[in-house]
Amino acid sequence: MSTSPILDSVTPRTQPYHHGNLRPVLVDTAVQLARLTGPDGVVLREVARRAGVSHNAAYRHFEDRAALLQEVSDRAMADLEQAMRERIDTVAIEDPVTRASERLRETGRAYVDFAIREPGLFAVAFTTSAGPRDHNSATWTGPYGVLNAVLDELVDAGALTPERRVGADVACWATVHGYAELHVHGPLQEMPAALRDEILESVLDVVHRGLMGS
Amino acid sequence: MSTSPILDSVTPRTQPYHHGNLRPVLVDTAVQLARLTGPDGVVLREVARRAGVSHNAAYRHFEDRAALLQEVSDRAMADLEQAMRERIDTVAIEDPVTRASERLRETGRAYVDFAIREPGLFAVAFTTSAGPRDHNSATWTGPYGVLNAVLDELVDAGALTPERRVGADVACWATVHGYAELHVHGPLQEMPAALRDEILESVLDVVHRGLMGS
DNA sequence: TGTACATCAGTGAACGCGCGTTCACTGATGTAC
DNA sequence: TGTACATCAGTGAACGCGCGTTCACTGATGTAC
Repeated sequence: MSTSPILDSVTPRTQPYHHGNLRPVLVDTAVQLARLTGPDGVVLREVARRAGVSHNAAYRHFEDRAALLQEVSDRAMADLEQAMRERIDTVAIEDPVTRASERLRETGRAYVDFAIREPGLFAVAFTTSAGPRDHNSATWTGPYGVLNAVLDELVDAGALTPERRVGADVACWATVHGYAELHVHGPLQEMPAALRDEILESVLDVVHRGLMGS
Repeated sequence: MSTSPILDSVTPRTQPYHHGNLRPVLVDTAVQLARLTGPDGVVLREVARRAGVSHNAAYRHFEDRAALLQEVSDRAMADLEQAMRERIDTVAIEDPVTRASERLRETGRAYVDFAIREPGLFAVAFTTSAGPRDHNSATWTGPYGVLNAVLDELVDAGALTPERRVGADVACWATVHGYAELHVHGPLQEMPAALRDEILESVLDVVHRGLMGS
């Protein structure tokens, strides 16, 4: 924004030389690109192009492409976690057992819905992830932490025995992750949404009985 | 193989001009490459290089790269199916219910083991797959067909009710597929093999109770 | 308040790489007569 | 049995593309005095 257009050169610069806010803009741009294309589409030159900046400006803010992609992955994970938290917070049931059970189901629904709504982000989240950092479930963060917290609620409510609690997190995670993968990138892509949601419910039934049934 | 080396030019041709068997050799080479690198590594020029042939010779046998990759994918699916069939054939139990239950477990173990043993082929199998062609379970082929057949055995044995049979295929498939993905490409890559196998058993327990339990 | 100077955050040009695909061509093979 | 010729299955060269990264440079900003 020049204050004296008359003194400008032939092609006036519409943007100041220093962007001033480039780093977060690059991350946002990369996230938008990831939504459209998945991990392979997060290409430094395209991100710079869309941010209206020269193709190597990103190197002032990120070590390399992998570093930028890692930030996108972190954001995707955070988005997934937030989607899950919002959904389990909608459960308004008093009875502790039914409440915890329904919150577990919402966890699964939110996971699958996110994958289908944001396939690009879902893919990025799992291409560069480092996995749970330690083995103490109390400190787990992210989607996996949410799942573990809900499973702990089921134990506290007396619906899930401590013995069954072991491995329950992986069982739940694997089921919804596989269901999402088969529909997002896999052979069930063609399945109509209504049928997909219906079968998801029966799959969640299987998990519920498997964890809490006899 | 020249019969008259003396008359050969300076650099004698060790291979005849016509390969005579190039197509299957290209597929084999591409499969080997896929084992090492996954789908992205199946690169026409590299396949040709390894087959000892000029980089565009493949166009006499395949429409384009996608066509070659599709053949690799078909092979990978066939390998997975064979691995599953071999494993379920090892079950030597008389009692129909126990037998069918154990055959279902072997199906899952074989699926996960294959993914971990052949991560490249596993990935290729699911990047270019078209999915089940129709909705008649009797005609399904491939890994999905094997799974459905075993589930039908459970129904025939009276262990699985027809109502529970609906959606059971997707529930089983999603669980083992997700378990495999989390370990092969996902955040559980670091888990030791022994623990991975142990938790798989508890995950299979959950599925078993979920399908057959009360 | 003014000024020299270090530092920061941009720039355009270039390097090196590898890919899929197409082109005109050629050596080898099979077939009709 | 021999020969002309069509066809098949290879070849090397080239096109066009896009990428990540590095280089030397420059405009803008902040700071010490």
